[in-house]
Formats: sequence, structure tokens, C-alpha cells
Amino acid sequence: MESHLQQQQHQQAQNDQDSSSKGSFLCRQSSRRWTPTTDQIRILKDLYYNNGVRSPSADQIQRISSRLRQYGKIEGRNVFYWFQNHKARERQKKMFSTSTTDHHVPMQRPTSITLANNKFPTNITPGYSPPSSSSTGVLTVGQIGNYGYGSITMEKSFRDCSISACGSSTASASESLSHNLGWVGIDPAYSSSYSFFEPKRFMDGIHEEGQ
Amino acid sequence: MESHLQQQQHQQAQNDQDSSSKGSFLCRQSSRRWTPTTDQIRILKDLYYNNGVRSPSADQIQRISSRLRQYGKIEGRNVFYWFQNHKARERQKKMFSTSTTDHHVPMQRPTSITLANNKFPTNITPGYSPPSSSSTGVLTVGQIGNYGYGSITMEKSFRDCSISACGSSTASASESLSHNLGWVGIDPAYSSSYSFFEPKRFMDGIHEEGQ
DNA sequence: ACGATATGAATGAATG
DNA sequence: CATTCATTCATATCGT
Repeated sequence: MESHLQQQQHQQAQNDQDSSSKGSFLCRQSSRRWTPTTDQIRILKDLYYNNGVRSPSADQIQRISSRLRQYGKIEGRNVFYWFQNHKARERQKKMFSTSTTDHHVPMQRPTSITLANNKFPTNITPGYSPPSSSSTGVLTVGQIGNYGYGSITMEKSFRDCSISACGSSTASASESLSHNLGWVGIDPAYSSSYSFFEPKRFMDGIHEEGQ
Repeated sequence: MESHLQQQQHQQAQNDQDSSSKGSFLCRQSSRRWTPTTDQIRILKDLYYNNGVRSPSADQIQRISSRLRQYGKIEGRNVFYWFQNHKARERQKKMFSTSTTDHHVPMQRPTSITLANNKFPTNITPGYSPPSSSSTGVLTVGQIGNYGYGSITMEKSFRDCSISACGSSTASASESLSHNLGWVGIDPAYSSSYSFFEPKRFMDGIHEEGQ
């Protein structure tokens, strides 16, 4: 994947705070629609995969968008749509790939889905604390458990994010035909958290920006 | 995402289409993206024009792609995209030719076309003139049931991700997202669940920031 | 070999 | 959530 990232970072030309990373070549996109920055994408994917966020509540959406706003212009609706689309398209991909080639998978009705995948880290890693953070409750908890739709819909969540540090951005990296499966690298910067032993609500912290 | 991580890695040995499609000219190409053979195009157009297929369901897509596979490599997604694009461009073409007297405008990448689109309700069989006459009723594109995904769906997971922190050595994108992130914990007990709070909630304060 | 065009692919935004 | 529209990017193909 990603053989040629040759262009645009689409930093919105006006309301953009700052791109704390990467090129941002200012491709002068001036899109009418939100063009997420790589940082925003990364965080969103982290929430999606590492924290199991699928359909964030309005409250979460506000927080997420607030946090993402430091990486570029964003609104709550963008976050909302992103999660919806991401989930839908993941499902769509499955649809396309099922029962191709006239062979049918013998799928025998998963009576009990072992949803202990990585929806929420049962295997917590205590002791890790984000760099330069006190105990200010950096408790990034996503939704735990499956709450909405009956059973499935929680995809494996494997895959995602290969933070490839390409040497030069101009040349084509390589046609790596690496065939998915297994994520090739997670963001080491921060790992997911948990909150199963402290269900108390932390109403402090951040509040909704009136914007 | 702006980086267009498209270019999934599904390029494979690419069975020579010419083995089956000896229709017109061979399309020998080892491209990364699907290049339909003439036979595939013919069938697709037949479905489109003669059968009124516009947005095939997942089930139909499976059958169509399976059928087309004998004419060359193809996946369900290709069929999906083909119909989407074909429909969209047909409409676009039609819209462009509504007012322009009679001369052919090159419509070279209309960046800001004024799509005053109105949502027409899936009007099938519009009465086009099929460029390619029907040949064979190759497919049974009717809903035959078999509509029940939602089970296992063996996790394909291609595509995705590519955060590629393309920077030589300075300022990787991973830094400040470890601390003071926003959301400090949601109510795990009953997280207002999956109510469809429409983004209307977030759309109240939308304003034109672009342009 | 280029440049324009056609079209596959991806994704944000909506609507049902 | 499912479907669909709109828009944009990337590239194969073709014309000159």
C-alpha cells in the first residue's frame, strides 16, 4: 500500500491551527468538505481499533473533535460521519469478499462469538503511563463491552496502522504487497487504557467546547 | 483521508484475461487496479442498460463478479465501484449536456460543478440506448434471498492505514497525543448507547469556513 | 514522451 | 445502521 504518497496534506488554508507533524504541503485544496489530517486519522483509527470506539456518543464526539481540533479544522459532525463511514465500509468490504469464487464458506453460525478479541484490552498493561503525564486521569476509555446492536458487528479490529517511516516522501516507497492481517505496528506513543475497575465517572476534565 | 492510501495491495498474478476474453483486443496489463476486459464491460453494460441494474445489492454483486470472473480477474468491489461510477458519470454527463447548446464541452475535471442534484427514486429502466446490445441473459440479477450476512465473515482486511510518518528524522507525528487527551472516561454502565443522534446536533453551528 | 481524458478507487456527507 | 450521492485522487489509455 501507499506507494506514492506524493501530494497533498490539505491543510485548510485558514482556520487551521497547526499541523504538528508531517509535510502539510498546503495543496490548496480548499475543499468544501473536511479533509482529515494524518494526525486526525491516526487518532481516529486508534480510537476505532485500539479503543473499540464504533459509535461514539454525542458527548464523546465532542471530546474527540475537540482533541482533534488541534490538528486541523474539524467539527463534531466530521467525527460522527467518520465513525459511521468507517464502520460501514469495513462491513462493506466483508460483503464484497464473502463467497467469492462460488465456494461457500462453511460458516456454521457462530453461536458464541468470542468477543474477547481486542475490543477492550482484557490484558491490561498497568504501569504504563503516558510520557510526561501525572496521574491526571488520562483514562482514555472507549466503550467497553458491546453495547448497541445485539451481538456481532465487532470486527476483529486487527489490521490498521502501519506507521511506516518512509525515508523520502517524494519517491515511491515500494510496492509492498504485504498481505494484510495482523497489524504491522501500532502507535507506540500511547496504548489503550481500560477502566473496568473504576467505573466511576470522571466528570471533570474536559467539557464541551461551546465553539 | 487526504493521503489517498488507495492502492490496495490486491494486485496478484493477474491471470491473463486474454485467455478468456478474445473479444476485441487484449488488455494485457499488470496494473494495480482492475482493468475490465471488454467482455466484462459488455456484460456490465448489459446489466446496466438492459436490466436496469444501478446499485446492485451485495448479493447481486457476488453473482455478477462471479460470473465476470471467467472473463478475467475481478472482485466484488470492482463491480460495486463500476456501477457507482457508471451511474454517477452518466448522470454527470447528462447534467452537463442540458444547457450547453450542442457543442461538446470537454468537461475536464469539473472542479466545482453545480450539482443541483435531486434525488430521484431509483428509477430503473430509464430507457437508455444500450451501446452494447444484449447478448445473453447471463445473470439472474434478482433478489433471490440469500441475504443474510452478519455472521462470521472471515476478516479479510485489506487496505487501510498508512500513517506513514514520512519525515526524515524530525518531527514525527507521534508526540503530543499521549498526554492530556480529552476524554476522561465515559459511563460504562449505560452509555447512552447507540442512539442515532443525528449530526444535526453538531450541525447547528455549521458555517462556511471554506471558500 | 506528454498531456488530456476516461475511469477505477476512496471517502466525506447525507438520507432512509 | 444501510444505501446512495458527491467529490476527489490516481492511473491506464489514447491522441498528438
